[in-house]
Amino acid sequence: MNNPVNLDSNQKLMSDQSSTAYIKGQPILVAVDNVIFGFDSEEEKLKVLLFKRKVEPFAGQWSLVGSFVQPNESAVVAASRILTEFTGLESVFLEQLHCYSSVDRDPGDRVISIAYYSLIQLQSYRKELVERHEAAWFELHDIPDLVVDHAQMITDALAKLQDNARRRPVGFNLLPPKFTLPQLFKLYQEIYQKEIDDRNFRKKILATGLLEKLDTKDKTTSKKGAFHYQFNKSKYHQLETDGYDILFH
Amino acid sequence: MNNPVNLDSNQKLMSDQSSTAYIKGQPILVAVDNVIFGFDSEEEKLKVLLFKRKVEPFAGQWSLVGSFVQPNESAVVAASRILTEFTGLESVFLEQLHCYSSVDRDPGDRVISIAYYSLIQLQSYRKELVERHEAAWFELHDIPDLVVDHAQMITDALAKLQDNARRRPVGFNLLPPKFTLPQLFKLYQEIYQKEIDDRNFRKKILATGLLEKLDTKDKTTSKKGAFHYQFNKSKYHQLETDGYDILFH
DNA sequence: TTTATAAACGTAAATTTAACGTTTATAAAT
DNA sequence: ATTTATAAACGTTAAATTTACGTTTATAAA
Repeated sequence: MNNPVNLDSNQKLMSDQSSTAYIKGQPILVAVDNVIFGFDSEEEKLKVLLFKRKVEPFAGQWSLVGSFVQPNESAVVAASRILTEFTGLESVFLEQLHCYSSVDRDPGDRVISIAYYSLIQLQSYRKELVERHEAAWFELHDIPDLVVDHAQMITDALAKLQDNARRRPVGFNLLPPKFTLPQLFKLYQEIYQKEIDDRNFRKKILATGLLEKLDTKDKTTSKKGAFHYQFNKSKYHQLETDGYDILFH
Repeated sequence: MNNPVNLDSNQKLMSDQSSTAYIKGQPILVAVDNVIFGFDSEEEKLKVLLFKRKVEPFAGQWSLVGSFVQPNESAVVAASRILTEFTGLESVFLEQLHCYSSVDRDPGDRVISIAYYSLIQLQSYRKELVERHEAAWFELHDIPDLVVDHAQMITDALAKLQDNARRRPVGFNLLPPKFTLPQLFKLYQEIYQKEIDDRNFRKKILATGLLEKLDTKDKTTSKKGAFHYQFNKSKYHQLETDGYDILFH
């Protein structure tokens, strides 16, 4: 865990055959931030998990959940660790977004941040962990002022999610194992932040072969009830790699 | 330029209201590596610039061009700096790819690398700089063994280039201001590493409205000669942001 | 029995794509 | 002068997909 860096050897200039002097790296602090998305089926809203920072700098301000990358872990492990810490969830959808490295993004030390985004099911995370961290879920249109470039990270994460959702079955990571087509439809409307034609959506999503209709119904939102669906695991794994290309209008 | 990090203040554990101890970041070395693509119109090959490392670790081995990120620069500036150092070119296409951060990717220090890729015109770089750095251009099917994860970076860069080229007019960054349709066609075949139907390609690329036909011809490859084209700057900028979606078959 | 409504299903015109065949311009060979 | 070879440029059509709608169904409550 303890891996001190020898500044003497790191900061000296090393000679090089090229015209410019070769300067060995100077230590920079490396953090990860995680844009954690969840879909609230009742409110039919896509939400992001934020928390109130307890340490300086920016103590008391809203922030994405993040952490410094430790010596014994890769960035993705750090992002996963922080996700587990806040939600209790492991091995959920987690993907690297972008590395933000402006010199002055943090007023104190030089810190770069590798942003990730993850998709979780709001039905199955441990709420006491969120409470303990004074974290809360915010819908996209209601994001408070955030520290440094975290607002940009959310914007970029949503763009990446939109891009991904048309190519791969990522959306399903936001829903419980059994879901209805209307639920899926509303989720995609939230992802794309626009109205989608429900009849064409149904056709396109069914044409992937991804969905298996069950014979039970969810009657919480209508008298008729909406059939439950689950996804076909093998088709899901096939399309995760092969991909498709659906534009939702 | 000199921005020493105070290890005492960085490595101490700081208390936190949460269950897990909050560990402030420990310095990690941050590098950039740049996958520089160029298109050789004569050989009709997409190539990558590599150089033989002169310093440890991995001295003498082939590597992508890279550098440590300096205290006074962001990652993109570092990637741009190294590009200029090796080619003399400034303000060319440069985009972040991915941040590679495996704990053991470098046998010595803990180093993470933010990979970028750039597209340049092989007609207009300064060849003496490439020579001075003992760098050389390699076609994709002829890449030598590379240090650490640089082969993976090239694979990922090509995938990203392929993805980008179907959505935005990035390919043009690899061609001189005046080019012919057969040149453009062969470039896209190289990008996608497959045969494309030339008649459909022509139709799709012309349908974007991006190309302006000139009345001069390039006769180096045929008796008939191929018309020169340039791109419509305003349409280019429009499509850079709006994008399109062309699948090349 | 009627009504209201979410859910589910259907259709046809317009557009796009894929997979081909054909013509043209020119230098070199005859 | 005419023919030949060939890259470049242009054209066509059937099939597939998309778009933009309208219609029917199941059910609880009135």
